[in-house]
This record gives sequence, C-alpha cells and structure tokens, in this order.
Amino acid sequence: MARRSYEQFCPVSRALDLLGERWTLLIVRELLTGPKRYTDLREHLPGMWNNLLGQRLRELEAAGIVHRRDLPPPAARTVYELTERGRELEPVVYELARWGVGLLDLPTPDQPLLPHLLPLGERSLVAIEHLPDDGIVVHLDLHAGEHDGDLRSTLVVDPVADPPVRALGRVHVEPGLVGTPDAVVTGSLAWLLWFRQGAVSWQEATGEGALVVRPRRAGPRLRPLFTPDPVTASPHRRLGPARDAT
Amino acid sequence: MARRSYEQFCPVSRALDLLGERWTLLIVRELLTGPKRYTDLREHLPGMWNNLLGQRLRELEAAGIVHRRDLPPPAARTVYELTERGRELEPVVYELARWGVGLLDLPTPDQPLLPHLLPLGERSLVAIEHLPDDGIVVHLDLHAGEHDGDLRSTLVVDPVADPPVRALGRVHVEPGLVGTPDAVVTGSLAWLLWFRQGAVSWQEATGEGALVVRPRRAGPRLRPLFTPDPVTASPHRRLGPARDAT
DNA sequence: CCGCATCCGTTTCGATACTG
DNA sequence: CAGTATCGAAACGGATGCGG
Repeated sequence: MARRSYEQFCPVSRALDLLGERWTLLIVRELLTGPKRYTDLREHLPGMWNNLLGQRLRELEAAGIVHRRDLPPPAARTVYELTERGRELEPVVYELARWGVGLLDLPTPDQPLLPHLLPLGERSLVAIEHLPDDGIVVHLDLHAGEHDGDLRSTLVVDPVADPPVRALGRVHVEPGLVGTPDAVVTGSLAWLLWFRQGAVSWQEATGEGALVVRPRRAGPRLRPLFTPDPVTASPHRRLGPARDAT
Repeated sequence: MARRSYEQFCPVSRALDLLGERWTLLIVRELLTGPKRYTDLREHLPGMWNNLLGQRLRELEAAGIVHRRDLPPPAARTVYELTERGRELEPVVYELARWGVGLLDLPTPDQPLLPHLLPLGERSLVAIEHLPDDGIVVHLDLHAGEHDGDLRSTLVVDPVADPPVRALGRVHVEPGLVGTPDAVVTGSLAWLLWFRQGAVSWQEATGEGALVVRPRRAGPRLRPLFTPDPVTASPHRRLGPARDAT
C-alpha cells in the first residue's frame, strides 16, 4: 500500500497525505451527514467508481478516520461511519464549504440540488462571526427552481453557553420546519445565495419580495447572519520595531 | 484545459474542483506566508516538479486565487502572491493544520522543521476556542532537536474587540521574540506538541522541567490555550418530537 | 440486491532535459 | 532565474463480473 506522502514536517502536508487524494474529502463530507452504506455512497458520488471507493474506504479505515460496522439482523448490512477522529474533520469541511459558497451558481437539471446536502450547504451560508449571543431559530422555506421541490430547513443558533463552545458548534441545520421559530424566511434560494455572495444588497434581496422575512423586524437580526466578514487582518502583522530579535 | 470537475451542486465539491488536486493547497500554504518567487516555491515544495508547479500556478491564476506580479527594477523578478480571494483560504489551511497536528511526529534529519512554516505550525497549536478575552503575548523559546536551531517565536492573542472579530483573526505568530511578553515558555517543542496532542498531561509536560513557564502563575492561563475541545455536539441534534414536518 | 475485485483506456504525475 | 517540452509510471474513469 504505502500511499505517497509529501514527506514534510508540517501539519498541513500531514493532513493532506491522508485527505488530499481525489474524492477522499467528499467521502468525509458524505459521512458527516450520518452513517452510510456502500451503495448509498456510490449513489451520492456519481462519477466515482467502485474500485476507487473501495480503495478509499480501506485507506480511511486504516487511517482511523472511518469505521466499518456490520449492523445486526434484522435490518441491514455493512455501514460506514466516521470515527471521532473523522468527526474532527467537520471544521475542515465547513471551511471548504464556506469558501466554496462563493463559487456556487444555481442548481440545474444537470446538477440538481441534493437534498441530503442541503443542511451542510445552508450551514455554510451562516457567518459564524456574527452569531447573536442569545441564539435564534429560523425557518428557511425556500424554492430553488422548477425541478427542485420546496426546501424546508430549520436553522438553529444556540445561545452562548458557559463554558463557551466554539462558534461552529452553536450552529445546526435540520431538515424540515421544526420547533418554534424566531423568524421565517421564504422566497428564492437564489436571492439568499446572491446576498451571501455579496452580489446583491439586502434591500435588493428583500425589497422586491424575492426574499420575505417575517416578522419584518427580524430583518436586522438576520442580515448579519448571512454576511461574512472580509479577510482583513494579515497573519504577519508586526508588533513593534524589534524585527530581528533573537 | 478544462480541468475535471466533480459536477455537483455543493460548495465543498466546487471548492475541491479548484483546490483538490495534488500540491494545490500546499502552494496556497506557501503563499499564505507571503509572496514568493517561482524558485522559492520550488525549494519549499521538494518533490514537486517544474511542470506541475507551472501548471498549478496557471490554474490558480485563472481561478483568481493567485496573482502574478512583476516587481519593478532595481530588485527582483516575478513574484506570486495570493489575491484577496486566495487569502480567504486561510481558515481552510488553518483547520487542516489544526487537524494535522495530531499526526505530527517530531522533526527528523530526513524531514526537518522548516523555519518559514514555524509560525503556521505554532498557530495551529493554539485552541481558538479558549482564547483569553483580555489577550496575551507569549514568547516561545523552544528547541526541536540537535539539527534544528532554537525556535523563537512570539504568539500574540488580541483582546476581544468591538465590533468582534472571529477568533482566528485574533491569533498571530511572528518569528523572533518581540514585544513585552506576559509569559515565556522555554524547553522542548516535543513536550508542547505531546501535550497538545493529548499524549501527556500538563503536569508531566511542565513537571520535569521539560517545559518551563515563567512566571509560574501564568501556567493556568497557558494550559487551555493549547487544549482543544473534543468534538462533542453532533450537527444532527434534534430539537423536538416533530421529525417529519413537511 | 449489496459489497466489492478485476480488467483496460485515458488522464495526471514524477523526473529529466532543454530554452528564453 | 523562470519557466516549457517530453516521456515512462502511477493513478483515475468506466465497465463488467462474481460471491454472499
């Protein structure tokens, strides 16, 4: 076996030694939505073929990222699920999704919206830097096009806790409209996406009825939730004049 | 050209369409440490070959991630640097590094510690979920082995600001010992790494003099800084009984 | 059906050589 | 110094087959 490695003492290259091959992170993405059977994975990863899927799963199992479990009778067969170590990849996938949102066009008949990925995608729309301290529950009732049914999800932001949890851990998206919402967003996924991408203003997105927020006064609370900060601070900021210290 | 794509409506696969090929994210990692010349990139990416580097740089430029700039005389030649869109990949690389820290062994003569990656690596040691609200400046004066010189860096955590910035934006690492530190850590990189990986306790790491924190009372402030939370909350938490809504 | 293993044409990668 | 050209080797895309 002995997969090829970058052979560098660096946490990024070490991580990519295990995750950097084609399809690997997409398998992790799939398993982050819950345990899956081999065939489910195949269906959700069109274009990936048997040989590769089997190989990747073996590698991920050897790396301690994926666990293969045989379900007891009566029901099913073998399922694959993430280990704890594998679930720790959630922030990696989230940040990739967050960055990739800027590349998204709209779903087409050719590339339809995949229902099981909707929670992941909607979660990546949220700007974790602007979560309200007291939490919020939002019902998203959107439509994406003629071919996709209505998309109903519940976005939950937990209030800040003590001890504090990291921001990402406070954001959850579930399928369906559950619980009692503080706000309801209806209308077109397109306009929500475009606002999140910075292509249209909040006024444009909500003005013409493309996106409707109820109650109206919830608008100011929702807007920052879908407005990420631009990257500003350089990681190479200088403290003072002492550059060549040491 | 027309690089191959996963052809899915999903932000993760869209991102990986551009970043998922071999070496690509390592080029981004390199450029996150500042602009680089072609030859610098080659030296920092041993095992990557000219043809690939040139190809990747062209692709990254076409994708709007990398910008190629010709420096004016007197000095130098062409440099490659990240665009703003490219700098937005910093959280992706950070999360990969954070995850990859658990895979790191110690540097060896074969895979030495690369000085220009030290800030990146030390930044990924920090648990952004446990930053002190009032900020802290720490001098890290560590040694990694016989072949590596002493590693002196300054870790700066900014105090919480108003308006708030995301946690990662508050953490900076600079080469050298600069500014006035609130704490100084001396000793062996190995023990700091092992503590961060959960392999040894804080007592073990600081008890035998392997790692020395001055002043001693700073210990309780430093310990959580290098102690990430385990992943606990599932993203599929249920709110209430209404599962099949809509 | 489900869970793979095997086989082969195509694409990408690794390594050396060569040019502006 | 900053790349491009070339070619064998490895990995990937795609189809079929076979045992539980």
